[in-house]
Formats: sequence, structure tokens, C-alpha cells
Amino acid sequence: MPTQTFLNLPPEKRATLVSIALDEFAAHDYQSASISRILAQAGIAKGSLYQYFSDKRDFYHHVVAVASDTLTTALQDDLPPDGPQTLFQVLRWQMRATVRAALRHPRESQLLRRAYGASGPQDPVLTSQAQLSRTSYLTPLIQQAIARGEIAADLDSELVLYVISSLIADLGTLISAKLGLNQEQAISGDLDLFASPVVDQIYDTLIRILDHGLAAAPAPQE
Amino acid sequence: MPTQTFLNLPPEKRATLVSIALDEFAAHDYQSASISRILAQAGIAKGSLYQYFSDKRDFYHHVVAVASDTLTTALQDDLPPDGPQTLFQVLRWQMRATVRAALRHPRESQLLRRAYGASGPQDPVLTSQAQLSRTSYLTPLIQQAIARGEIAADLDSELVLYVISSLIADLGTLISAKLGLNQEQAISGDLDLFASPVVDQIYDTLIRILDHGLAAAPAPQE
Amino acid sequence: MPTQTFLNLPPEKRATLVSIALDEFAAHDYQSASISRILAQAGIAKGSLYQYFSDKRDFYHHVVAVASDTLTTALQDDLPPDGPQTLFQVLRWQMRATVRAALRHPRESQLLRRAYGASGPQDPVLTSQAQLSRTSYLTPLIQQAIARGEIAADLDSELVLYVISSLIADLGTLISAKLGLNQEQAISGDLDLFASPVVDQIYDTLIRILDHGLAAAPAPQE
Amino acid sequence: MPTQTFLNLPPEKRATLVSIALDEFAAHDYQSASISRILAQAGIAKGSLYQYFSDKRDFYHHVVAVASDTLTTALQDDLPPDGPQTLFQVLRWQMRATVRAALRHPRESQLLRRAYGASGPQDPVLTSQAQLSRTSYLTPLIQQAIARGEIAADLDSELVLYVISSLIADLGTLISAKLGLNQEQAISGDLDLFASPVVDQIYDTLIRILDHGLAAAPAPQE
DNA sequence: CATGAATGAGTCTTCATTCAT
DNA sequence: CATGAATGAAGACTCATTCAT
Repeated sequence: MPTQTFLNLPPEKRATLVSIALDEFAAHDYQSASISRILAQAGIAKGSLYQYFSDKRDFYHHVVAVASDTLTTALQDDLPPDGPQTLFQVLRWQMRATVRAALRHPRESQLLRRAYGASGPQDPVLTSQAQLSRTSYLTPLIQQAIARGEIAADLDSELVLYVISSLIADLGTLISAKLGLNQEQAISGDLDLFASPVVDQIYDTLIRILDHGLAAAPAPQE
Repeated sequence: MPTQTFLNLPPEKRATLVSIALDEFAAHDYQSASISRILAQAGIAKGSLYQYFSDKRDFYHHVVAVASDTLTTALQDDLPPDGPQTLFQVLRWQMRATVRAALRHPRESQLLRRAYGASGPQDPVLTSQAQLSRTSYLTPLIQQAIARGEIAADLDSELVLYVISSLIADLGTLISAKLGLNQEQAISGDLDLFASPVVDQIYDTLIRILDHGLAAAPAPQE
Repeated sequence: MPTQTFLNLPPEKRATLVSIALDEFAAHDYQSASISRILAQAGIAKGSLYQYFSDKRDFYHHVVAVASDTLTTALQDDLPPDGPQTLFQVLRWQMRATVRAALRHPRESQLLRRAYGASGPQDPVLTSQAQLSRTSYLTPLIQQAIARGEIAADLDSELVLYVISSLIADLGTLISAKLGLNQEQAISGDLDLFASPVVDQIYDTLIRILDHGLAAAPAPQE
Repeated sequence: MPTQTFLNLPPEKRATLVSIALDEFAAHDYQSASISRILAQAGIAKGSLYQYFSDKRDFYHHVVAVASDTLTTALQDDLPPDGPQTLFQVLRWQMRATVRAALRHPRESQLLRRAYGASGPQDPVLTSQAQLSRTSYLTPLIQQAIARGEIAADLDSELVLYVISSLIADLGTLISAKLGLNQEQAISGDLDLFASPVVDQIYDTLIRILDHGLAAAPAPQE
């Protein structure tokens, strides 16, 4: 946890430090990210960091937390239009919002992929955070959907969550591939690149697949 | 690429070196994996490695390639029973085979997850290998399935590939979660842990979802 | 030397600071004792210390002086019973008092052992203090004893001082060894551990040796 | 323990390194002695030391061992003349030899004083070595002396050892004081400084005190 | 062709001290 | 007069790589 000393810092300085650290931790994994590099670039003395955070890991956690906040906020600023909606209408929106948030915040996105993806047993803090972040938003939606009969009642909600979040998780990769973007473009943060009917069609198709797959089916004729 | 010198080595020595390296690279990410540690444990002189490989990265690539081979071979030794089968019957087999291969070869599995997952723009070799490994096996199956009408003709095969491989990719996580296993047990290599009706039911349900979702639908009643 | 600012401090605060410093300096040698640790534990601001003392070493000297006072006072509160006594009767008392003081004030005792023992040429202040502390109490006693004929007149009083103080200096070690105590017990401050006839006998024997050795001997019969 | 790598080194290089380390460890206590300083002065690369020793402490132990060997050898090269001798004749020789060895090897002497004196519970290796070094030579002599009746039979040999070794331990201090030498002269290694009748008389007197003190006394007439 | 000693830049972290508030 | 943030040198130790044998 950041010390009070860090919290007292001029917001600008705080932001600079975190932003530079974001770059470093997004580009290298925890072990190989270099505190020295970050501090040199930020123009902050070696010793100072240890007045802000107790540890390299402590610092890392903070940076991850900030990135997570940034993305979460971006998602919440991009809510579906009001009015009653089916799970699948909401999911379509969510897909788009997720992709757009990742585009707008490529470093945060990359960092979290790394942090939550590779968080071994060595960092239980992150492991549990990761699980939470995957679970918290979708789980209630899914349970409502089951209650409303939009999803087959006999489907295990945990499994449904797995299906949906798996499909959303790597969406960026899919879209980049279909648009023929290289990785640089994909993380350029240029939203226009993704404003394409192709992308919309991807959403539509995925939603159709989910809808048909999960629907409380008049058991298909197999 | 390994030098000829390496290829001339007694196979046993080669295997030992690679196996120990597998441990190291599975346990630590590329940067923090230690050549020194590997060589010390293998009883091989520091200089020798640089007569076998040009680089730490070169060596790493070789180890990843071996791991990839191991898993691929394991998958190919676990083929579905003969006879004409639908895509979904094959996929069910494939799911089971993938999970079993990962269980039987936990280090390789972990290494590839790391290597393909976090392969940044810094290692284009791995990035393309990763893509290939995801693509090669499933793509022809999917195209056949489209041809045979098992999948809606208007579905883009690339997207179908995405859906299927996403669902297979993290299957281990899902199963571990549902069985309540911790990470240690999950990589223990104990096949019996996964021999449970719960697991079979997961396969069944996922296949049902895929089937309904991808089927050449008599368009559902939405 | 402490500044006036320090002397103006509420005695309680002063005592707290010194006591915590005592712990630190008793546990680590001068260089590795940490001002930061002391201040953090005492809840005193970094800058303040440098308004109380000029230096780490200045502070150290003060702590040593306090410890020295504490022990000296403890010794003076444990005077031999009144009435005329021989040097050896006084010495026996002194041995016991020294041991008891060390037991009652283990931190001070440990600190002084460190400070006076290892005081190199780098810290002349301590070196001379150390010498003084060894000399001041015993020297007059010895001279009286010589005058009274309890000690052979031809013995050099400086040498006698050396003999006596050497034997007293490490008494703690000897007693701990004979009682089979480990170091933890030895500095536990538990007076009862040393309340044993074995200990009394050690005093008696040492005194006998000193007495016979130093006595104005009718030249022994060898 | 030194690695084979270290043992393979040209003896000259080995000696240089150890000698410089001797200076450093004699001048500063373990914690504040600086590996960097030693290596810089020795012209050896940082990394190399860790191919010779596993640790700072490992290195330290080696240096202490070398110093101990040096002093032990010096003592053994200075044996008393042959022929049956009383304990006290031997002790007189031993005093002289100890003082001369310390003079000839002032750094080793200083290092061992530090190492054995301040060896806390944190370094059990040294603690036991220290005890051994104090015990091994004198104990058998004392037991013989008791057997031969040179020492009172009722004296505990452990206590006698304490008395004798205490008096020998700080002899250097006493002599320096009596000769009026400052610390620099005392560690200058100049043997001639100590070739004085004053010194011989100190030995004589101490031996007389020990003799009278420990003798199997016809209880003196006090 | 194997060896393994040498290298020195690099790692994270701690420290006593200063100085503006 | 107290504060506590800033500093940057220094600490022990590890690393991939080279090169003479």
C-alpha cells in the first residue's frame, strides 16, 4: 500500500511516476521490470521510492490497481442505454465497451493481461484480485438471465461465466487479426481503426453464437 | 537454432539439459530464468551452452519448441476412435485429450502458457509460433464441418476457430475451479484427480453450447 | 554532546528515545545500528534527532554514557556492609555486585561490552572512557590494601589492577558456562538464575586465588 | 568454505586477497567491512569473489581461519625448551610467546579479538571456534599440573583455565600501558619495542601471582 | 570441442543527513 | 523548534557472456 507520503505528493508527480511505471510493467514482467529504469526516467531519486512504497512488489500492486481502476472506470463510463434489455443485448454492449476501453488504454490493458494472467502462487493478492475482476460484473447478469429464462435453467452459471468471459477476454486479438493489424497498431490507441462494420459484425456473430448456444433451447434435434 | 555441435551430443545429455531447462523456464519467466542455475544443475560447463546455442533466447526457443513437440505428440497419440464423426464429437475428444495432455505434461503446458501468452513484440518468433499452434489442428476440421453443414455456412471460419480455441484454452482453469483444486494439485500430473463425472459433464455441456451456438440453425425463435 | 534543545525535552520523551536506542545499539554494532529504526520506533521525526545531537556518533556517545551511568549507579547502590574490611572482602562483594548489575541491566551491560571492547582508534573518546571506567573504582582500594599490607608491597599497583579487573571482566561468561546457561538466559535479566551455591563458590575460589596470589607472602616454599 | 576455484588460484593472488581482507576485517566489524572496498583494492572483479566464496560470511570465516592458523603456527614455532617443566614455567613461556605472536601479527590478532570476542549467537561457527581456541592448549596442561600437585587438587580445572586465560588475553594491553605505547606503536609489529626488562618483570610477577594463587597451599596464615 | 574463471553492469534496498516548510 | 520528504552513495549479490587454455 502506498504510504501517506506518496498520497501527499503533488498529483502531477504521482501521475508521472505511475505512468512511467505503467510503461515499464506493461513492457516487462514483474521480475525484469527495473525500478532503476523507472526512477531514472521519472527523475526521482532512488531512495524516494522507498518512502512511497515498501517494496518493489508493493509498488507493482499499486500500479496494477491504478490500471485496474482506469479500465473499470472506462467501462463504467460506457454503459448500455437505459431500458430493459436481454443479457445478450447487454453483452454486445459490453463487448464493444471492453474493446474500446482496451483501445483507449492499451498499456493498462496489457499490464492487466500480464498481471492477472501470469499471477502465480507467489502473488496471492493478484490472483484473487484477478478472479474477482473476472467475476464481479458478469455473475449477477448471468443469474438474472437464468431467472428470466434467457439462459437454459439447467446450465451451471459458473460455466456460463467461463464461456462468456473466455470469448470476451481475447476479443482484441481476434479483431486485430481480422482487421489485419499488427501489434503496434493494435496498441496505438487509435479508436478509428476499430470503427469498421467488420467489427460490428464480429460482435453480432459472437452474440448470436452465445444466444443460440446458451438459450433455453427447445432441445435441438440431435 | 541449435548448432550442429548440439545435435551431435549424446541424446541422453541433450535430453537432460532440455529437461532441466524446462523446469527452470516453466518456473520463471524468460528474463528471470537463470542460465547459471540450469547449467549448474545439469553439470554442464558455462561455455558449452554457447557452443550449442547462440544465445539465451536461442536456447529458450529450442526448449519451447521441444515442449511444443511433446504436447503435440501427446495429442496425436490420443486420437478419437475411427469412423466418421461430427465436428462436435471430435471436439469433445479434443477437449479431453487437451486436458489430459496438460495433466501429463504439466511443465510443458505451463511453459507454453507462459511463452505464448506473454510473448510480446520483443519475440516475434514465438508470437507467430503461438498463432500457428492454435490454428493448425482445428482449421481443417472447421472447414470440413462447414462443408458438411454441421456449422452454419454463413459463419466465418476464423471466428469459429476463435470461439472454439478460446473455450479450450482455459479449460484447465475451469475444471480446477469446479473441482476445487489448488494450483499445486492442478499441476501435480495426477490424472486421477480429473477422472470425475463432473469433468465429463463439463465437456458435455460445453459441446452442447458449441453445437447449439454454431449449428446451421433453423433460426431460433428470437 | 546533547544540545540544550535535547535537555529541555520532557524527561519521559528523552528516556524513551534513549531506551530504544539502547536496544538498537546493544543489538547491533555502531555501524549497523540504524538511526532510522530507532526513530521510527520512538515516533520521533528524522530531523529532530539532528537538533538534539550533532551526529550519529554523538548520539551513540550519549547512549553509552547513559548506560555507563546506569551501571555505575547500580554498583553504588549495592555497597558492601559498613565496617572495616580487607580488600578481598570488598572484592568479593564487588564481584557479586558486578554480576548482579549486569544481570539487572543486560542491555547496558551488552552495550558497554561492545563499546569498550571494540572501540578502535577510530573512537578515542570511548577508548579513554573505557580505561577510566576500569580504573576509577579499584585503584584507590588497591593502594589502600598495599598500604595496609594486605598485598605484597613490591607489587606494582597497576599490575594488580590488571589482574583483578581481568578476572572480574568476564565473570559473566564463566558463570554462564558453569551453570550451563545459553546466551539468551544469560541476558534474560533473571536474577534467580544466578542465585546458586555454585556461584557463591566461584566467588570464594576466585577470592582465595587472588588472596594467596597477591598476599604479602612469606616467600612460598618452592 | 572456499570453492575449488579459489584453491586453484595462484597462491600469490590468493594471499593478496586474504591479506587485504585481513586489513578490512581487522579494521571494521563484520557488518561494516566492505566487500567492495576489499575487491577494489585487490583489483578483483565484483563477481569473482562469489566464485571463490558463497557469501560475505563464508569469506569472512575463511579470513578468520587463516588468521587463526597464522597465530597458531607462530605459537607453535615458539615452543618452550625441552625438558620437564612445571606448569608455571610453561605458562611464562606461553605468555611471552603469545605476546610476541600478537606483535608479529597484529592484524590477525586484532581480527581474532574482534571475531571471537563479539561473535554473537548469529554466528555459531565462530562462537564454538572461539571456545575451542581458548580451551585446547591450556586444558591438558592444567590437568597435568593438578595431577602433579602443582595446583591445589580442590580447584576446579575450568575455573583455573578461566583465571589463566583471562590474564593472558589482555596482556598486550597491560604491556602497552606500562611501556607507555600508543595504539599505533602497539600494533606496529616492532618486536624490539617489547624487548625490555620491564616486560620480563611483568611475566615474572604474573607467574608469581598465579603460582601463589593456585598452589596446593598449606593454607596461608590469614 | 569442453572448460570454467573472469567480468562488470545490473538488481533491489538501506542509510545518515539536509533543508524547506 | 518539529517535521518528514528528498537525496544518492553505498550495500551484497547475480547475471549472461567471453575467451584463454
